[in-house]
Amino acid sequence: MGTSKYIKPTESELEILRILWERNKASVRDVHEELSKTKEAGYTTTLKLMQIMFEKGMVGRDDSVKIHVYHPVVSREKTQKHLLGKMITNLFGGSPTELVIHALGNHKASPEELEEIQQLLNNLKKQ
Amino acid sequence: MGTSKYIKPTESELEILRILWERNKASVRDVHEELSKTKEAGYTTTLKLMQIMFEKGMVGRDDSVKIHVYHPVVSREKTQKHLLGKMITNLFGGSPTELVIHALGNHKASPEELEEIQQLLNNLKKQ
DNA sequence: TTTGTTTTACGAATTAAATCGTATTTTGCT
DNA sequence: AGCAAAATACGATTTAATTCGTAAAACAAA
Repeated sequence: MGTSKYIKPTESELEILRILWERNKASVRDVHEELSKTKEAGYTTTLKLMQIMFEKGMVGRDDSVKIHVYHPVVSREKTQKHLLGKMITNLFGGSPTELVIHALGNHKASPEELEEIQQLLNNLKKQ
Repeated sequence: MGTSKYIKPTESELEILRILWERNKASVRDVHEELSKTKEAGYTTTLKLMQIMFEKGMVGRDDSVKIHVYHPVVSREKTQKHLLGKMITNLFGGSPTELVIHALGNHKASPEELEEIQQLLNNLKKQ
């Protein structure tokens, strides 16, 4: 069996995880303020969501301190891999290449990033 | 306003759309049999899902014939673009490059595919 | 046409996500 | 200590997704 139980974050949970992955730790207020930039929602809604994520084991928290500080438990990498796989299957006919092409085509990358991808490509070609 | 109303397929709907995109048209039975390969679900469940998708305008259908034949209405490209964008934002810290790297790293691509990506990369570099 | 099979229609139940109001607790300040 | 502000807990509601049973309709074959 896998080491961590299998967890499929919902859309809202993913938005919260995004912030936690970025900051490593954050209070409900932190998260809520960040979320509010792009989304309308009450404070207690965010709170409740994070509490549920805690119950699910998706995030951890330190409540020894006054204000609870949350941190991600589910790994960004695993989540990325899982969702990417699903996306490739359902949206890109099973072809990772198609996904890559769309990603590169639709979103502009800087010269540095292009170079980074070139490096990776070179490595893959060698094998 | 956008030409098509904005539509966010659910997980299950995406699985059905995948099949319709692949085949262009299919009956409920066709879809159901394909789904059954990877998933446990009753026939009427698939039927109901497709009926709901029809009501949402996500798929169309020809019911002039005995057995209803469904076809996709929402565009694969638009859906790809939309979900890809969300994924980049929430899972890859806003960096399409990171997504590309993960996609290439985790799923092996054939030499032909690598070449295809190389072509694209060359084009992007020129600009 | 009768009978059995396949398909569609419909309604209902179940499950889960998301939102929020209100109450309680904790904290910070004077 | 006493009060106001901020944070948490909790419960309830709303909304939507999913599932499936059952009935009606369409069809195929004898």
